[in-house]
Amino acid sequence: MQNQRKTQIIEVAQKLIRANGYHATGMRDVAKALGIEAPSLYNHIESKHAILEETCFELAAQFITALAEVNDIYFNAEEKLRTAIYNHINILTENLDAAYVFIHEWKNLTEPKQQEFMRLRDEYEAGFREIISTGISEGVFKESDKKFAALTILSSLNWIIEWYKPSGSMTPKEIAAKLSDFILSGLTKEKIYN
Amino acid sequence: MQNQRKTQIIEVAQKLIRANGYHATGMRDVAKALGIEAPSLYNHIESKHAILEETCFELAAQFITALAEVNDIYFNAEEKLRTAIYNHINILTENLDAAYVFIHEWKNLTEPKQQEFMRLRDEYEAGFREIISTGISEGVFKESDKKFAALTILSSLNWIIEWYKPSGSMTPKEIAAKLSDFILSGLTKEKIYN
DNA sequence: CCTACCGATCGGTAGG
DNA sequence: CCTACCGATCGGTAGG
Repeated sequence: MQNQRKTQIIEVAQKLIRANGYHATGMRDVAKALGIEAPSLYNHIESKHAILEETCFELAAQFITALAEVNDIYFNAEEKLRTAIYNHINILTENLDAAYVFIHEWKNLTEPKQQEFMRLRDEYEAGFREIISTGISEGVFKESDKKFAALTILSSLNWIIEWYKPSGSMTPKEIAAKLSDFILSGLTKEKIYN
Repeated sequence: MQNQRKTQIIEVAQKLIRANGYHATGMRDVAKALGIEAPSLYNHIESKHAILEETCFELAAQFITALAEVNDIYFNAEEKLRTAIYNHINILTENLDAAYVFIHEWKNLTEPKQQEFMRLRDEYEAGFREIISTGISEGVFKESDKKFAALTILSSLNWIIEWYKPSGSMTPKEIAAKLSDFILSGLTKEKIYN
């Protein structure tokens, strides 16, 4: 199956892009890592740019699907947020290389695609804002700027790929629990319990 | 003074790098934005790479200096953290283009310099960990993984450059206050006050 | 999957 | 500050 080779090429490319950046990664580097010559890559992929597009949109789809499931299954805002955070971290840690491309290299998408990508990204962020809204009307979350809170949550989630190591001591589940607690209850101790 | 031209070149380069990335920004682009020819740039700067180095280290110095001042002036952990957050946001928003380079393009530094940069970055993070430690021993902050908390705080701070617009409705001071509250007290409402 | 090779563009130098 | 130009490298094609 040619398709397996294609997958292999894309995965190697993602890994190199994460290590060195999109522009700094040449097709000759990708080929070398696979033990073939650069022109041979083009029997399986259309272009370097197509790898970028596929990676960005594949991950966007995963994020959006996961969030839709959360909204289907849970009703309680805190459960929704905890599960959404867990899912997000799971997708990131299962696809570290692709996630790097998704987060940092989407700017290299060209114009019809970049607009489309930004729309999907905003749709996902809107899902988080929606959960926060639900929590506020349930009286569980503080009144706060939804957009601001959603951005702050996603930023602390996305930063994970900068320091997460599969060989490290924390599992994605533990990271999710810790980060959820941090986000949900904050750094300060309740003075009441002192 | 030649030095003014140099500053001008670096600022234009930072702006273009933020918009398009380090590798995607050519010296010809920088020259064009200044209305001169590319070779003329080299009368004022040594190389493209030197711009990257100067930008990264200049900002690192600003961050570290600001944090040292906080530790000199304040004793209380909450005040320290609030001020450190405010200073960090101030440096980011006053140097948006340079901050982008500092945060995203330091990976393009080459080897002796990259190590040195990472050391400075870690020194700065250690300062935040130290403040959190102080807060824990003061009984103001919850017992929590210091490294994890520091990373999460810095990630939500650094994400600001992705969405901050000087023309937007929030001033850096307001962002700092809001983010400090968010970090210090968390999203969930104290059920006790319900 | 390869060899041979392309047009374009890159950072940078020589020399004025 | 310019013109002229360099060696290297890029993504990708032709043809097998």
